[in-house]
Amino acid sequence: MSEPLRIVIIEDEAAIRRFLRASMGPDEVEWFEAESGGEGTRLVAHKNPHLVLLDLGLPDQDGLEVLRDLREWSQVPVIVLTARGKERDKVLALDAGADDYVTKPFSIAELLARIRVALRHAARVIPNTEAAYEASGLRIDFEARQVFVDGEEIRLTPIEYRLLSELARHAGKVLTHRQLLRAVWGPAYEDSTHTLRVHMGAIRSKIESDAGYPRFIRTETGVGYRLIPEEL
Amino acid sequence: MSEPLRIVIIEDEAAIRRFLRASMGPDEVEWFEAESGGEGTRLVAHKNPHLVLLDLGLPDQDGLEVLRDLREWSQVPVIVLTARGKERDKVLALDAGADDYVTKPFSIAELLARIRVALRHAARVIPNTEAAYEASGLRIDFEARQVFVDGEEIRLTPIEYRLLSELARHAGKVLTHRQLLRAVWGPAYEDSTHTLRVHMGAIRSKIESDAGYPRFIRTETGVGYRLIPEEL
DNA sequence: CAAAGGCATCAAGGTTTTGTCAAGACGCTT
DNA sequence: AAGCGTCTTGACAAAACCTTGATGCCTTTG
Repeated sequence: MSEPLRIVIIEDEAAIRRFLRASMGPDEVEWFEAESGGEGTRLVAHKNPHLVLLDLGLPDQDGLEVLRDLREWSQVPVIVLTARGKERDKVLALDAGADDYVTKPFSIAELLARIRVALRHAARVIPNTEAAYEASGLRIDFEARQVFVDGEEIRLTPIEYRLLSELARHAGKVLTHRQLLRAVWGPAYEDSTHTLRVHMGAIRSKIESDAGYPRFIRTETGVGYRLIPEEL
Repeated sequence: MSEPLRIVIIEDEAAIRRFLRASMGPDEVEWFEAESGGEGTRLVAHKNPHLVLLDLGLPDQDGLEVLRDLREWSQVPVIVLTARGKERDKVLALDAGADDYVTKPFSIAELLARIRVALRHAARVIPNTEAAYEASGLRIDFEARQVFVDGEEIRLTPIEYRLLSELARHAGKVLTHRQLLRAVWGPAYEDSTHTLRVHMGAIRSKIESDAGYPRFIRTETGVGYRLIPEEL
């Protein structure tokens, strides 16, 4: 894996954040820290991390709610990390979609082992963590965040890039409007199909030469969009 | 899920086996019990369970070895269940391929929640719905929402696709007009048989080459339609 | 043999979905 | 404050889609 591991930690105590950060070298892991639930959700949406560490006791929002919010649109592995050791809390968190539950004070070696387990699972779920996508003249370098058509670089806005990436990560499959909106804008924007269309149009005007016969993005009327995987 | 859950428990203390057995009704779960590592491995191979509960302190073999043996050939979720609470043991077990680690004495509710998590993971790895239908030149890829005849892609409108899918999911069986209308349009449209016919015609014009001799969709006069399952 | 019912096909019309353009809002930088 | 790039929103045009009616074929029935 050449790509560095991205971990979002949602935890209000700076001491614990520092502790974790120190436990894993910054060479291997890229950390993103949030002190509140709202900020955390935004970070996850924006950074597309491999793992989330979530404290249950947050200032603005209960950790459980953050978890449920996340699970509306993201499959990212979440390890709950908390002082609440009661059975009821554990069961609630696990059933809300947490992948593991570690009680403070925890041993760092155990936490690391559990992180490895979570990543192992995720690797099975999302086998498509390629560093780049390429098909019939379209090339997307996910690491460099660059897009090329027939070798020429195309400049995309943030939303355009994420939309195209989302399509590329599921190349060949139809993604519904709803799925795309959830993935790029978040679950609150599920119904903004008009905005989606406009952005789709913008991407097309940049990467397609003949609007009548699309090379890359095909619209599936009444359903969504699909990236055409290979030349016919 | 119609199939009952199969769980193998590898544990030498009969009391704990009985406790677990009692905690989950025998209606939902089919239990297979082993008192030694060797027996346990054999049971897993033979019963193909959905989950394994593994005690580390076994008479014949260390539980860790059992786990490593298992992981040579099986991806089945394994939850380690043991009195050894030391950090080192946890890390070793998790890195050896365990999916979770629960220390005795454990709360039954927490164990059940962790079992649900493990099964959730497994379910994502092996989705139980068929991903595709294929018979005599007709191929429907439900995941990608694509239809092929003799390798060539056929483009269908939303209604056409749903109609054909409905037939494919009951391949070989006659679906009445009423059933098809209910499934595709909803119960309020049960009597729009004329519309149904027109759409059937549209599908046929796309996938059948000889209208006189249908390869795929057969009309059952007075009843409905049927997808021909295999070449005769 | 004629009539009736079930079915397939074609074309027209209306509806829904999609694409495009442009105006305005917002944030960031200069 | 002005300029730039970006995102959202609205209006309109274009395309795709669905329904409906007309017509003719075939089979069954009287």
